Amino acid sequence: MDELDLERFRRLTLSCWYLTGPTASGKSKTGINLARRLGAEIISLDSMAIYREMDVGTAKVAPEDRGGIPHHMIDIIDPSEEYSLAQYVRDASDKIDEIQLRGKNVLFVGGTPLYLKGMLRGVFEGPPADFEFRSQLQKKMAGHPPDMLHQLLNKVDSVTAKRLHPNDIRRIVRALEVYEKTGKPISSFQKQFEVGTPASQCQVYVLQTPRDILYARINKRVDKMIYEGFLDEVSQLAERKVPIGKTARQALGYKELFDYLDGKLKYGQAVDLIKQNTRNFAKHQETWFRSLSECRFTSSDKPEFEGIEDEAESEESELAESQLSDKSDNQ
RNA sequence: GGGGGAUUUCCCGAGUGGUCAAAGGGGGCAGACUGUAAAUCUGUUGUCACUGACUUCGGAGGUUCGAAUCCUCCAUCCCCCA
Repeated sequence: MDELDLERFRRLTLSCWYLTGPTASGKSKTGINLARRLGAEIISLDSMAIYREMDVGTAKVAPEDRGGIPHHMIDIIDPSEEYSLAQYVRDASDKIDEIQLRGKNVLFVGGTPLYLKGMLRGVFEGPPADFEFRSQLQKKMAGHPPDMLHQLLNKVDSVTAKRLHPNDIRRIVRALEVYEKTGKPISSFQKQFEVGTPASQCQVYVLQTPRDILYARINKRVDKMIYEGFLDEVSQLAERKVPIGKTARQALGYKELFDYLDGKLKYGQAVDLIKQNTRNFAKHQETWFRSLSECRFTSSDKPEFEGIEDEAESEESELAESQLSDKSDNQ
C-alpha cells in the first residue's frame, strides 16, 4: 500500500464505528443496540467467527438474535482453510464499500485486536505465509544454537533483528520469509503501522469491565458453552472428512476439547484450561487496547458513545441495559 | 494402641548447615505484537527508607559463628501394622 492508498484506506476505515473489548464484556448485544441507533450494519471483527461450523465456542450471535441487523464476515470460511490478517483487512474493506453504498453506517464489533489495528492503520502488501518455507527453516535450525535465526536475520535486516527478541521465532521466521520473497527487509515496508490516529478523530469504543468481574463472567460463560453443546460441536469438527486447518484448530476452547478427545486431557482439566486460557486471552486483549491511540474506553455496564444522540435515553438504551443485565444473569 | 512419612513463599513443587528471599512450573501483574493472532514471544512477582535492611520455609524452644535444612516437644495430614 503506498502513501496515497493508505490515506484513502484510512479515510474509509476511520469513517466506521468500532465496538470492541475483551471476551465476555458484552460486545455483541451492545453492538446490536448501537447498530440500531446508528442505522448501521455490523461487520464482525473476530478472527474465529469467520469460520463455519464453529458457533458455540466462538459465541456467535444466533441469526434470530441479531435484531434484524445484518452481520458480515461471519461464517465465510471453511474450518479447513487458513485465513489471515491481510485477507481480513481486504475482505472487510470490500464490505465497508458495499454497505456504505447502501447508505448505511458500518459498525465493527469484535475482539481481535490485531485485526482492529489492521483496519485502523492499514497493512502492507507482503508475501503470504509460506508454510513450506517455514518448516524448512525450522529443519535447518535443528541442532544449531537457538539464536541462529536471529543472527541470520540480523545480517539481512538488523532493524527488525534489534526489535525482536531472539526467542521470538515466529516473527523472526516471518521477517526472514519476507526478505526471502521480496529481497527487501520487512522493516522497509509500511512503517505507518506504528502511527496511530488520536481517539478524538475516531469512533473506536472499548468496553471495560473490572478484571475480577470479567474473570468471573468468563468462567460462567465457558460453563454455559459446555452446557450448550460445545463438546458436540468439537466432536463433529473432529469427525470431518476434511480436517480443520491449523488456524481454526488453535481457537480457544477448541484446542483444549480436541486434546480431551485425543485423550491428552481429562474432561475437567480441559474445561478448567479453557477458562484459564480465556482469562489470559482477555487480559491480552486489554493490553492491546491500551496500546492503540485510537481507543476510547467506556464502561460495559453503561456504555456511553459520544457523537450519537442518546435519543433521550429512549427505550432503545433501556433495552440495551436490560439485555446486558439479562446477560449477566443467565451467564 | 504401635511404626513410618509429610507440613516450603498465592498454588504445585525443588531445596538437607553458609553461595537461600529460597530452583522450576502454574497463577497474578505488566509489555511486545503488520499474512497462524482465540496464535506467539518477553519482563516481573515477600516488605521497605530497596547496590542495604527487615520479615518468611506448620508452632514453640534448643544446638551452632551461622538453620528451610540438625535436636526436643506440640499441632495437623497421610500410609502401614493392630
